[in-house]
Amino acid sequence: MSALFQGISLKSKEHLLYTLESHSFTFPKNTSIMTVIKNDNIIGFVEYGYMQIIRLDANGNTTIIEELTEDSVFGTLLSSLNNPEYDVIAKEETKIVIISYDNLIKEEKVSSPYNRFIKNLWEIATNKINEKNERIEILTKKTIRDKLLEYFKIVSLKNGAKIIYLPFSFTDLASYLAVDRSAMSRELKNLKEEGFIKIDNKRITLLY
Amino acid sequence: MSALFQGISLKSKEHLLYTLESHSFTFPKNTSIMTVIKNDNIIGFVEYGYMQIIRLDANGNTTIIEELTEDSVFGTLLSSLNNPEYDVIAKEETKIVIISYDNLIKEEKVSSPYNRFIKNLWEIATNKINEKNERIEILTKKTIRDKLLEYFKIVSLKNGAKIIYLPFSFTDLASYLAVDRSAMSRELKNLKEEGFIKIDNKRITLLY
DNA sequence: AGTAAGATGTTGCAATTGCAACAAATTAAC
DNA sequence: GTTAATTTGTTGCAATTGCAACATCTTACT
Repeated sequence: MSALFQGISLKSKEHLLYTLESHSFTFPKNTSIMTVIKNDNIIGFVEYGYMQIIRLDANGNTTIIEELTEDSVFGTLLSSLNNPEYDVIAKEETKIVIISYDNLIKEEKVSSPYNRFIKNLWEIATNKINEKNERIEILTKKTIRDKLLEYFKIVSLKNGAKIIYLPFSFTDLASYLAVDRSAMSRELKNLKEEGFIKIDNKRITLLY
Repeated sequence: MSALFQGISLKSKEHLLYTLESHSFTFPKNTSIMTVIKNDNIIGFVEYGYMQIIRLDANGNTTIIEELTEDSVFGTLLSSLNNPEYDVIAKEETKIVIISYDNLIKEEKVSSPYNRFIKNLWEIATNKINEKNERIEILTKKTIRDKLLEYFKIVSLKNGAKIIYLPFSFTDLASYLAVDRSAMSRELKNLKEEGFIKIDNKRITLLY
């Protein structure tokens, strides 16, 4: 039994999936399931089969981000599936069930303060996961330069602007990127000299 | 208003905090709040003030893991506060409210399948956060050796054994640690030659 | 205002790492 | 069972990084 349905009877499960307007899909081996989950906030689980969340980088290399087996739970918020570099591939015939997030949190279902509270907790948790995913995305870059650029990219995308205001000191940034402060300082200097960025105090302007 | 109480009236909030048997505590500047949250699964939020979650490493260096300001939500599951290296310090006078996790998920409150489902989602999300925290803990180590040792430590603690069975290939391990595979291979050889580990196929024995 | 504490900039140097390239071993596919 | 594909082991070398040490600048505290 999936962790998703712990303590829920089979009958209740079926009724729940019905009221939440879930849909199930079966995918043949080596097909992408993105067609079904794109542009939609969803929670899904694997009824049977095996899938991989992979990242396709610019060089054409694929990295396995996550493996999903029977009863695995996945979703836009849980796995950063809104990242355009990611794809989800059924590596063998796989049946999944999808629940739209909007259906899950419809107001009539979360009318009691307790429900609402738990729903809020869920959202706080998924936000945390996103933060962690972002940091992991940065930390897995090989060089200090690439870590900096990834950090700039994420913050810039979030704010929709090429100007970034550092929310903490450069010392803290080095700690966040898990690199030596002086080495980071050196690399920032290189980026400045090569014309990629401009720094005034805590305001960083991206020139690319 | 905290994200925790979005869509909940002040009156309902107070009633909720009462039924969940919440407790509030006020800490003076520069005191640790661990006395209140140790050995207990909790969810808390900051009513006013400012706290830091810090890590004290063996060398006595402190790293800021997270900053908590007014309305910030924290907790054992959200922030890995069960890690003995972590401490939470009120950097100014801070008032917090603590809810015991056990009270939150008491069976009578999650009796409906829908509630139970959302509660399950919450647990899945917090498990993910733990996984991500573990990986971040590994990725922030400076050298390949330290990354390997941290990985071994985490897996070994989880299984309560000095013998680790790699759940994937060494190629995948290098990818998980975000290091070059050949460089990792070199470091594993060093660890073997220095008598720290023994490797037979995918079984790694820790000799320390 | 004056002092202490902390943040930032800089640099030489040694250690670690990524990269490339290849052989050997293992696993998967037909 | 043979062949192809993938994984693993190895090594030289160049590039990147951490470390240490110090000067300068900024901020916080009284």
